[in-house]
Amino acid sequence: MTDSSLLAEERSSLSMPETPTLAHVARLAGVSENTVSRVIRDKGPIATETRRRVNDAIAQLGYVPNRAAGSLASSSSLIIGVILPSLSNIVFPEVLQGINAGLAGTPYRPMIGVTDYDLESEQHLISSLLAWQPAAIITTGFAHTDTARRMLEGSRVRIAELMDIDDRPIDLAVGLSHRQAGRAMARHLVNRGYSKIAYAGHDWASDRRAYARYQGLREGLGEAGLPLVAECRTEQASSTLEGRETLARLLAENTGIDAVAFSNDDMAVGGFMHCLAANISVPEDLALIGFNGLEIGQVLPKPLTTVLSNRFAIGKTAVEILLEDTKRPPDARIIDTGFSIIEGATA
Amino acid sequence: MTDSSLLAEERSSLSMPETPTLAHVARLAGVSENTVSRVIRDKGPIATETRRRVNDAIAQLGYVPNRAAGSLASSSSLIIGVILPSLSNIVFPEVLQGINAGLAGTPYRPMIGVTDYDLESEQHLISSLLAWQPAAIITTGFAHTDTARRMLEGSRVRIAELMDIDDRPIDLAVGLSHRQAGRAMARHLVNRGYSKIAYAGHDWASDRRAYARYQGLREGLGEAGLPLVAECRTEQASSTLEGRETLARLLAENTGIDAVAFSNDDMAVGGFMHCLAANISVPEDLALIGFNGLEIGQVLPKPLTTVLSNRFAIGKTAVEILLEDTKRPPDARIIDTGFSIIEGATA
DNA sequence: CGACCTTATCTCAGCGCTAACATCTCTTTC
DNA sequence: GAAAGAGATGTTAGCGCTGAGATAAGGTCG
Repeated sequence: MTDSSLLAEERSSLSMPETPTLAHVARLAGVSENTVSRVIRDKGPIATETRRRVNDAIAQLGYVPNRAAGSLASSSSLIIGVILPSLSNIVFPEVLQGINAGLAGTPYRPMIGVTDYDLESEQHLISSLLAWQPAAIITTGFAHTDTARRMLEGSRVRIAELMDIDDRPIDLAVGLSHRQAGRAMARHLVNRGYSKIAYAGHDWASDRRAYARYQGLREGLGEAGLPLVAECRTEQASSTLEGRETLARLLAENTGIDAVAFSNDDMAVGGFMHCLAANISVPEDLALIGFNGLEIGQVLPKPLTTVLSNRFAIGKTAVEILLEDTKRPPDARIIDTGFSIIEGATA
Repeated sequence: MTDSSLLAEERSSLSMPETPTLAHVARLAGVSENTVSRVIRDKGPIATETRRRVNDAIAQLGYVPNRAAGSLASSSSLIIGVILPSLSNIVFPEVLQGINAGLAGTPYRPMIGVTDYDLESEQHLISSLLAWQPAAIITTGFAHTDTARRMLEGSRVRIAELMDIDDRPIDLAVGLSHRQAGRAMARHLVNRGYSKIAYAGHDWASDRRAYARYQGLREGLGEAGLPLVAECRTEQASSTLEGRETLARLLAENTGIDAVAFSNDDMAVGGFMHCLAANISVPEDLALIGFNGLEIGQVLPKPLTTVLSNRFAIGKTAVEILLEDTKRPPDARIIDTGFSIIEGATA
């Protein structure tokens, strides 16, 4: 331990508790820096005894690798870029939870960005995330600006496009068919004997998946020979408040409706609240169906009939597949996490 | 443009579309790398003409700085480490939204970690985030393991401890006094003439702030000469489902209660659902008060009486203050974002 | 027993930036 | 008009790690 080298000297000088580097660990363990690096990353053959000494040295010094240096040297980082359209809708935090769960126990960390459903904003985020040379970028849907698409395709980074599977992904898509989900909603209502079916929705311009479900709904009704008798949409983002008001508006403007399909559970829960306040019996006077299967819907006095989208699984599965292989495979892959009708008491 | 240097040569070889570096930009703009770096970071005096040339070159090449290299060279990164206890409770995504809003327009990006209310887990996250030499670490509350506290204090990184202000922060605390919020809840109920007040709560072991509110509630009642007539807690994390069940249990085990203070809005909304299902008139038979001021509470047929915590502002304010100065100031600062009673119709 | 693996380690040259300092104009000031 | 300063840029030496190749020591085999 009487190593008179500069490093050791500096380290031992109490005045400057320098943060330990690979070099310190290597010196203490009596091996080369590269060997330490290989022990840490578990690469190549290491003698058991060497591994022990290195690990001891790491523990003794409390060494923590400098990720910036590692990223620079390997030109790839342990970052997973995550781009979400929103955080106000609980759905995306749940996807993020899944991503986080998939990342647990790995050295990868999510770096996040929120687009507010804006493609330009997504493009900027992609560019700024690529500056970190992440291992992967996880984003939402298939709609990107041309530039964004070029950046994603051009990078060697793995790409996951979440939530939707109704188009061709760049690398990996994990989600469900919103069109099919919409059709399933229609079939459910039809099977339950409803025939005067209306739609209450939110902003399509930003939420393309909501629009896909709407299309599916119409298709499903069409197949049963039924029309969509009425529809009402808010230009706002979905929320319980908007759901409540949108249903109120729908019912004020139309009569004879026996069921309403909502663009999602937030809207549907809001609708349910309107029914409570307006003394409308659900489902006797009016049936309601939502989409997502949020907890709040299942705690209503009558559990909401809805479609379970597996948000957590979408995030987790995506990460698991992305981490399987750091290299982008020759052809894109699509994972259908499916959906299922939750038979509540509202439709 | 007949530059025969290696860099230009490589770049022009169509076979290998190398990603541009500072060197490429410098060459194209006819200045030194350092000048480009200074233009990008807006450091030191730059001639207008030089700036123009550099920016043109950047645009032409589509140059994006390599953050890893920058971090390594400056031994500090444009990362803000964000450690949240949970993502299932909408409260924390809202804080994250605030953080994100505060970061908008800056080159900083949040890197997140979720502790599940576990301090060991927080410690690991702190260590793994510090490996990125972030500009700041944002975490929750004042409870940390000794090791975690030492790591935070020892780093030169700025630290924000969010949500609570009832203790001494390491560097910056942004939040509200949960004890005072609890007392305010008590005062509100007392002022409205309720005297048989009970408590329905969730897991304290993990959620210390819920416990602080409980203590405040008891203090507040004590000051009015009133007891807490009953209480019931679930060992689970808060949720609408647990709220519903916990209130059911509380009422099954006790009679004569005229008001219930809940540990938060999730629980309170669940409680409201129980009342709806069990035909209990709110607030005539039973008054309810929550905490947080979530949207869902305000969409109930009767808007929930609750305490507004300014989650978004907490996140945003914290970021703004942290970015004001990259160096930790000599003494810690506490920002009270306050709270306010939302006078709903349930208490 | 020399050729040839296999295993375990080391050497060394960067990765793409930034900090610190050096340099070279011009002004300004007395 | 020499000294001093301000403005604008260049030069140089790393930051702490990893990748590729070199090296060395032992085992296998015809």
